[in-house]
Amino acid sequence: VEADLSNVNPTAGGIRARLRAELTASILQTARRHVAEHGAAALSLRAVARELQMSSSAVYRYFASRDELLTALIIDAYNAIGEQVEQAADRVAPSNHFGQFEAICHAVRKFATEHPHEYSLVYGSPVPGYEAPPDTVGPAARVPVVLGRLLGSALQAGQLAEPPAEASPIPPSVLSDLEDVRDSTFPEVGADLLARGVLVWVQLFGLVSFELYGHLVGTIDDGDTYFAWSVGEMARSVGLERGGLT
Amino acid sequence: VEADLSNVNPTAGGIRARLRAELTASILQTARRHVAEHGAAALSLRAVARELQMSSSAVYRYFASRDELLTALIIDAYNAIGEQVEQAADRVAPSNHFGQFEAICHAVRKFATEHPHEYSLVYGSPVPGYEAPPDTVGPAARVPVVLGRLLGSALQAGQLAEPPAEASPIPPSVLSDLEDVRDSTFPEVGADLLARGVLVWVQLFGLVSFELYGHLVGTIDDGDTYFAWSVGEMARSVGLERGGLT
DNA sequence: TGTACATCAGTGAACGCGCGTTCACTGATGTAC
DNA sequence: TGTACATCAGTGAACGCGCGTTCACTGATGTAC
Repeated sequence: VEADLSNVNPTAGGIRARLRAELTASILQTARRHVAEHGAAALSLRAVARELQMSSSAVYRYFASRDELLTALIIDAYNAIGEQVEQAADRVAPSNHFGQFEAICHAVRKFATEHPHEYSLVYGSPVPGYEAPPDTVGPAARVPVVLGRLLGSALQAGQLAEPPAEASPIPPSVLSDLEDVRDSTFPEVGADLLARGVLVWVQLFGLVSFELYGHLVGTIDDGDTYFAWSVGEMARSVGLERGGLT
Repeated sequence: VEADLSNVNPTAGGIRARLRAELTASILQTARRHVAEHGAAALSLRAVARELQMSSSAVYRYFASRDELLTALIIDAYNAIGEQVEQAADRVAPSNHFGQFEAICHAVRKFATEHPHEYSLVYGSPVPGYEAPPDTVGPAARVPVVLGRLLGSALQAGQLAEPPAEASPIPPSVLSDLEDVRDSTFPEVGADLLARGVLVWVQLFGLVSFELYGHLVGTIDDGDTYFAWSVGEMARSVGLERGGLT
């Protein structure tokens, strides 16, 4: 029986690789906590190393630089918020499109209030001197993808109201940009719907950020209620009605 | 004639006071440029002092701390953006409410693209450890005040469409929050209109920030056109129509 | 199965840097009589 | 008008701190024959 141990998990490449993966995870976890507590600007390789009782130079065996560690945390944060949003949407019946939309919006706001620094890491002003590498785009897209798919599914179910007659037509260059997005990711929706969807997506994060950063202090005290009402208005602006179309 | 010089500008309190005011302005101006070039997080008292060829300790005769200097810059930035917006609105005929709204929105976006760090200083994620003092609220309110007054003037001119019948009623607690704002600042509008106005205000800054921080890269390439179209939709959502009501 | 070698993890010291803030001080400018 | 004193601006040194990154190194773990 013992002889088999050498063969356990051969893809992992032995205990060295396993230890390496574990320490990498520990570093990430500690760094994540530091960001959560003090913000991304205050993230220090040395502080993380100190807490893990290793020398600061040892961290360089795992991350080539502070920026690389930051990138990993950014991807992490995008995935965390994406996961919350996906799970929130999944908890609502697929036929209840309005309810799914509400769940998505509230999940974003909940994440932001519970993890303000991680939210800021990805939706706040960029860390000076830091350039986001392309590996972040996939995780970053999770929330808008959920929103887009929701629109597609509501559309196919005939649960999406037409835009009002007074709505301005979408300019051709915008339509052409969005047709590319449609073709690659949302085959079932029209580019004109996407234009309105982007506006709602932006509005959602705009509202969450504005509230989080204190710009509504003195204007709206009951943020919960205002947000809930806003979500209804946002839904309406893309054609989703509470209780569905009749 | 020369004897009169001692009496020039007596309110200024003599040349000492004048020199003091000048140096204070120089420090602010240099600090502002540093923020514009490297961002608020990188603002350093020592660097500012170095550039002005004075010792770092001398700066403390003018600003009690780095935070106090930052606060002055924040107030500055709010005033700069407020002034741009007010002037842009003033350049449009008062009767052209839709045009004024457009001018306001484009002025905000223009400021953000031309002064990204100063925009971030006030609308980005807060500098860690910094708490905004109450002197910032006045300057910060300039843009929303312009928007609110515009709504009031459009309303009085009968140029504001009613909200659509499907719009959700505004919850009482939100109405009560906004009635306070109305009473203090916008006597001519209703709290329900303000609720919609806040949403547009948030949407405007949300869109500008999202674009500035790169979240629309890969989705919307023609940002100018998308923004212009969005402005029209935002206007419509508060009841403003291009060319006015007929 | 044992041995020689290569790879890897981790250390500790160092480099070079910059920061905010304080403090005792020198000289110059203003003020009161 | 002149003098004594108070106020103020500015200096330079110092305190105490932390940072990212590099480098030569030791020892342990893996690998090939």
